[in-house]
Amino acid sequence: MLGCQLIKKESENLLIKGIIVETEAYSQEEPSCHGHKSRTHRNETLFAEPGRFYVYITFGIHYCLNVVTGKKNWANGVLIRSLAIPNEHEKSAAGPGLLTKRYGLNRNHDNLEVSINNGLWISKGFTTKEFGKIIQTTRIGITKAKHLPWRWYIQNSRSISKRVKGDLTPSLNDSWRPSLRETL
DNA sequence: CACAAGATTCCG
DNA sequence: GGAATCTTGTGC
Repeated sequence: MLGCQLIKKESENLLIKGIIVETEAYSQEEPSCHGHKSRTHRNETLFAEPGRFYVYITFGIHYCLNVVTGKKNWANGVLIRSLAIPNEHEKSAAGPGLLTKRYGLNRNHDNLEVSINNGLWISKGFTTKEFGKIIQTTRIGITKAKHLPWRWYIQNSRSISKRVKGDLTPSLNDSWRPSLRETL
């Protein structure tokens, strides 16, 4: 998903478009995943078929956006941690709680299918080569399974919002599709 | 039932 | 470093 765009249709004339520059993966077999221990009202969407948004509240205050990537009944998700929005301040969506605030996302968007028909989708449009190297590290802000190197981000992504000139015009035929994780 | 902890952010 | 504030897990 790195280098792809998260797009939300705000109105007939307004799209919010940001380039995904930081992600983390979570999976049921490791203890930092919400679906590791139990299946509850909060995390139910993580167990749905892949290709839906999973939105949850963290610390009672902030919303975090994930894309469900595992097969049905197996909790796998990718947390979108940071976006670069062209022509906006570099910090406008630089954090999982900040990007949902910028996009106006909340629990009403939980369980929504990733689709242009729902006004919230992911489109290709850039290759990461245009931006920089992809760096892989351990995940941030967790206390369990800290050793797993399941965080990826685009190096020097802070400057992308300035480097990308003009409007992002994604092709509707070029939408991102989740790939089913068959193993585990 | 009473806590504690959490995939965060902001302020000092 | 601490607070804000909701959901879930644990323990008595």
